Amino acid sequence: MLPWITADTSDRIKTMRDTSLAKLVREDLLEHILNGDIKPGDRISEPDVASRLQVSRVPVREALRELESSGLVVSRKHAGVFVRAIEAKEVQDLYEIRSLLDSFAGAKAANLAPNPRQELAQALGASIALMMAAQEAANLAAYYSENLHFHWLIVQGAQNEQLSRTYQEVVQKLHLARLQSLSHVTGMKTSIAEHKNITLAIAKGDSERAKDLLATHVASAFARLKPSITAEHSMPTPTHPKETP
Amino acid sequence: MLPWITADTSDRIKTMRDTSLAKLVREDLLEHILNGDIKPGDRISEPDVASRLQVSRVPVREALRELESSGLVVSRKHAGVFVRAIEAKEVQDLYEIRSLLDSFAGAKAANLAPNPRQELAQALGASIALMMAAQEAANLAAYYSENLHFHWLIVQGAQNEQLSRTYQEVVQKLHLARLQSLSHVTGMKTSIAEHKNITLAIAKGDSERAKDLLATHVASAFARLKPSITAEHSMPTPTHPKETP
DNA sequence: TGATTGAATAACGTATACGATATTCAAAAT
DNA sequence: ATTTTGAATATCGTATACGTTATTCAATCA
Repeated sequence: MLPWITADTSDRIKTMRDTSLAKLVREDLLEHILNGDIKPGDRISEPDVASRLQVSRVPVREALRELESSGLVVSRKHAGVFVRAIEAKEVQDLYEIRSLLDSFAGAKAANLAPNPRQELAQALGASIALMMAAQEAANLAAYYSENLHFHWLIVQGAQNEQLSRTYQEVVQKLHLARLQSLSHVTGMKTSIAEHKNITLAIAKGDSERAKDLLATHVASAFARLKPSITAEHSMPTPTHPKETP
Repeated sequence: MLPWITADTSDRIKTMRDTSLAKLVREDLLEHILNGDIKPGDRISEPDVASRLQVSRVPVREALRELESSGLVVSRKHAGVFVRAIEAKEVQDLYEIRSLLDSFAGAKAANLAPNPRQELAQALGASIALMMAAQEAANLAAYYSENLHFHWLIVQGAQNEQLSRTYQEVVQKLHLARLQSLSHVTGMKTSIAEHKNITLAIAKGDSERAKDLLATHVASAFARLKPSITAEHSMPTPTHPKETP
């Protein structure tokens, strides 16, 4: 690379090369869905999105197709694309998988070489500190977000790209389920204690213990959540177009 | 439903309702990719596919987008869409996940109620019989195919739709890897014995044993495969359009 | 009054057209 | 001879246009 090319310019060119309107639209929609701006059951109108983002319908369609294959939206021919309403059974299935993936990741992370393992443990400790701060401030959103981050650190620590991708898909769907069930974050104190133990097990390289702790940690998180899931308020089937602000 | 409507007509209408050219194109391409008609590294030309299937480029593009999000193809702007060449590290990662999912599914299947559990065990036995027949006939393709089926039965037995979807994605990518490494099916005899033990454990409802057997079964399958993976013949980067017959 | 039907409307599915970029290959310069 | 350069070509990205279908709602009929 020629030395007088700034890294910034290089980045912009690279961005130009492998970005596209379809990908930008996908990111935008994904953000709105995960943000809860568009709720499960809501319709996503192609023309609306297209006019809002000032693009044609084609990139919007491609973005929606990708979200559909991720399981975040469903489309009915000539009727529209709708944000998916996750069912109770599905939440249970997803939590089972999440528990499996989390515990597997934890075991692998605990088997890392001492150096990267300690780095990970330190990052996990910092994450726990943020969770505790969020708890003190009674900031549920911040706590929830940092909780996700904690587990994401472990998954990334497993150094398995496929695992990370799979995990992300599962977590996104669970996030969707959370949005529709108005579930509260409960048991923060217990949860923080569990996180500390998990971090300790990883730091010590005790993969078996890390695995078991994570499995039960996720399982009990689901157990706490379950009551609010089963008492699901049935969503009305959407029929009429809705504004997508 | 009105009684004089034939089931056939009802099916056709339902098909008409939720199929689309994009989905048909996706199925076609998926089949050609998994069949090996289009090999890893090969280019998939939108205009070619469109003219071959007598459709416009739009449904072809949507099909390719979905395959891309499944990780079966990669696209480079203004250059083309290419069947993915799975790297060695990726194969290892995928096998780790497959082992995890297989063992989890086996444990869940072994925990089924006696009735469906025995039905599953019977289906597994039938599958083993077919594998043995394929072995006798030295029909490697049939053996490989039935082997996939055996594990798929177990995964479906776990009654977890999300698990099935995840598993399918992993297996598809591994299939792609197999196509490019020209790996032979080895150790059929050992493999069949393992399958029998797995079936037995599920039939008896011994979930722990089923889990362990499956984990090691998949791990040793990878161990047999590994040598031919590491000695990977580097694929040339495709530059010129190729015919997609 | 309630149910049914039909047209109007709006949305999606698909086709076609145009512009931008990557690739290729031959010609020219060193 | 090797490298560089430039035009030609093919492909993808995007926009627009049209046909089909689902939905809606008012008018009609029992």
